[in-house]
Amino acid sequence: MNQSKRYLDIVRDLRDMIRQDNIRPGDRIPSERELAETLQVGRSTIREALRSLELLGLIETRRGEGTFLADHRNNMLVEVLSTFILQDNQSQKDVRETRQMHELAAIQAICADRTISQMGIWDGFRMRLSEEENGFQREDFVRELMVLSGNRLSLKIWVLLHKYSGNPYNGTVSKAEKERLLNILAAIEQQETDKAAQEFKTWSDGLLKERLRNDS
Amino acid sequence: MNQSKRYLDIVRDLRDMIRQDNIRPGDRIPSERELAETLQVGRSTIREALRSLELLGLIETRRGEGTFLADHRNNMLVEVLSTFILQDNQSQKDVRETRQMHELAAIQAICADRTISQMGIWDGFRMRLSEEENGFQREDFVRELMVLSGNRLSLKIWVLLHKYSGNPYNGTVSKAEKERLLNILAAIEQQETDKAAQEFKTWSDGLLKERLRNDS
DNA sequence: ATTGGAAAGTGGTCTGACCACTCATATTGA
DNA sequence: TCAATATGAGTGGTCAGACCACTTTCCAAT
Repeated sequence: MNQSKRYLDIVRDLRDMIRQDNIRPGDRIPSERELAETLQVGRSTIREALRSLELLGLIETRRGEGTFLADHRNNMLVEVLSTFILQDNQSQKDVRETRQMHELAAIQAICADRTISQMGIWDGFRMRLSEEENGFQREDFVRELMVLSGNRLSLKIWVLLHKYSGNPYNGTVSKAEKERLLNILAAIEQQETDKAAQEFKTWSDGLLKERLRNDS
Repeated sequence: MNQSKRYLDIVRDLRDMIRQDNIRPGDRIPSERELAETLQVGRSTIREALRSLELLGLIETRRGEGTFLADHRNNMLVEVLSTFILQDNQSQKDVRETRQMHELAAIQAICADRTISQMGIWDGFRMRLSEEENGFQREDFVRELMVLSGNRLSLKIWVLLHKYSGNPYNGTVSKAEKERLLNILAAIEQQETDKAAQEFKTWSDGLLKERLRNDS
């Protein structure tokens, strides 16, 4: 009963096709007319799917050349979300504050739970922070903390807020940042709640300031 | 020379139109044919812009009815709640903890804001706490704090969580309780953040214990 | 061998035509 | 009179075909 939303099927087909043919970022994908032919749909439907993926920053189109898998993380999404959905500044501020509220509460919950500190997961955490070949994603760091807090509702709310707050943790941690994150982990491990929360907040706020500077 | 990507202009036009006409989440936006007419572009171009925004979750289309601005705040909350109102104990615990997290964060936000303390609203607060003929509702006390925090998103989340956490603040404040609440207010007024949060938590946890005792 | 331009291929856009669905209204039947 | 039904207008969903603007390729004239 695939009633409406054929273009969503196309999005799915494209994803599968990209996976199956091992199309890598920067590579060209079949032309619109070709896709319409093989998928047995109209070209306009193909285009609706492609336009959606383009606004998401997943593909890149060049007139006269073709359509390509995006190689850079395009932050068009960020711009659209921040200027469209969250219409006024107060809403954006509310989302940011509420998200951070959940993050700080997670840290406090982790610190308050003795059993977590004993489980030796911090060593693994540190190891991945150091060894990750492609660089450690900031987002992964925070999400892991949210998971460790054990509050699944808070985690779900966080995921949604994070999605709507313009990728505040986009990017990988630099060398200097790594030191700060290790400090935060150490504070958590030692159950120094206030210090951990304070340092996390400083780090998080710093990222925000940087992002706001870049946007303006 | 933005020759290509007309649909991106449409996205921008739509944003401006929504702002200018003050279209609120859940409201209907003009039909595709109407937009094509007023913006002087083909309907397919309009559709490419709309499909993009739909994949982003910004709008919602219903065949035969029209296109609507997505109520993103409610949607995400509804999603969270619907997947979460499974009645196991862990969920209940998560709801309680998350709700209290928002309450404590509100108190901290109020304490951090000097302008609130100066506005003399605390006297009015105290007065109503003393004079209310039918007794002061606990729920009103907490809600007022949430409102004063100024974070509307947090307030919305709190209202829903409160509804789903078994009316923890049901009932009116007793004489003894009134003293405790006055203490909390005083601490907030003096911007003694930690003390205010601590006393509030004690009061809130006490109510919960009492309720759990009554239920079993 | 170099260069100029045509040809082919691609994305960008518009038009007009259906279809499927919703809703308000008019019509019909009891 | 009132309820059930039929209708028509309006809307999103999809398709086919036609151009346009642009890039790349390749072949022919120099």
